[in-house]
Amino acid sequence: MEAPIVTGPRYEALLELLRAADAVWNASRAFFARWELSPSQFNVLNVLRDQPLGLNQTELSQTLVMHRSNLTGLVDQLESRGLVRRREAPGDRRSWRVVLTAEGHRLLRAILPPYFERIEAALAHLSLPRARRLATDLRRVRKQALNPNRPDPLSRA
Amino acid sequence: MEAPIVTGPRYEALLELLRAADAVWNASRAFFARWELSPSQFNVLNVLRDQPLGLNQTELSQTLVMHRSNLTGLVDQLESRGLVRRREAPGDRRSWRVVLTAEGHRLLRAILPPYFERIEAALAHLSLPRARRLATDLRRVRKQALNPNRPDPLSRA
DNA sequence: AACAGATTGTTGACACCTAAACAATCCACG
DNA sequence: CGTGGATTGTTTAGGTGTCAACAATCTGTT
Repeated sequence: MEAPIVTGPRYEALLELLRAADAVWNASRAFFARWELSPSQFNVLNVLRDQPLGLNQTELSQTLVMHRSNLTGLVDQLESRGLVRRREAPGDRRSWRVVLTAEGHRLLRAILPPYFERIEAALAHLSLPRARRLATDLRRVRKQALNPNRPDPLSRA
Repeated sequence: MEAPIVTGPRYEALLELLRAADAVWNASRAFFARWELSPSQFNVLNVLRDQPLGLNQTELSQTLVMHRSNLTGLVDQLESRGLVRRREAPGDRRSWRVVLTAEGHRLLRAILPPYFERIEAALAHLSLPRARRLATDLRRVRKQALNPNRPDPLSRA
């Protein structure tokens, strides 16, 4: 009784994927705490880095893959610290253009070098070709996860 | 001005890791919605599956890698649906032994086949050896993420 | 010009996780 | 015994995400 349930390497890989992402996310939370930033706050700053004209909050939410409503609070927090500013959007009175302030740029310049250094160190054990293959595999997993379209040929016709 | 910032394959892999995990998590949320279960609720049931004596909430929190305080609500929800029961723990009046009810077992038996089928389908494009390598790489990434101790032997002696 | 429908940012309700504090209970050591 | 220090589950507050609904605004069509 209690069928043993065979799991297999693919299931194993999926579990490891979730565990690894969780660990990485927590590590990054600890890393950014030094500057009293959450990972999401950092991501906002990082996305704005090479956007001299800024982005509106909907554009931000799309590149960060999160809901619009999230950006309200996120930008509020960063703005109250003077790292970011809401400018009026020329020609559209509904939206703002969110831009980095000089101080935001300064903070980002301080964070980025140790940030990339830390990432390189954490993945140092992966050769570059292997890192490339890892990225490729993960990209495929993501696309498949998003598309349950496959009418799964297994579901007995 | 604005140093170009070289990212590299390892950084790319890290980003894909986070994105893929997010996609998988969301897909699983959509998947379990059919039975009005959250992924976390499912995980509780799944962990209890092969535990005839049940687990207490601290043990559950350790295997699920989440805080104790979370289990209170999670078990409350499952118990109110009759999927799980809190039994008195023999010899320890502080804790409960959380066990699956017959109905919990029935629900799990209904969920597991399509669950594993779905996972296999989502990762079907990965050959088994490749899935194994993916799991290995992810395991290493997780361990490195948790241990920033390594003074990384590469950092120019 | 004017109206219908889309889009923007905000709000409020909810879910889920963390962390600190608490009472009840266990355990080890004198 | 009995007493001090751990452990268990709960509560509370806080962070971060989702989603639905809303007013303000834009856009396209007539």
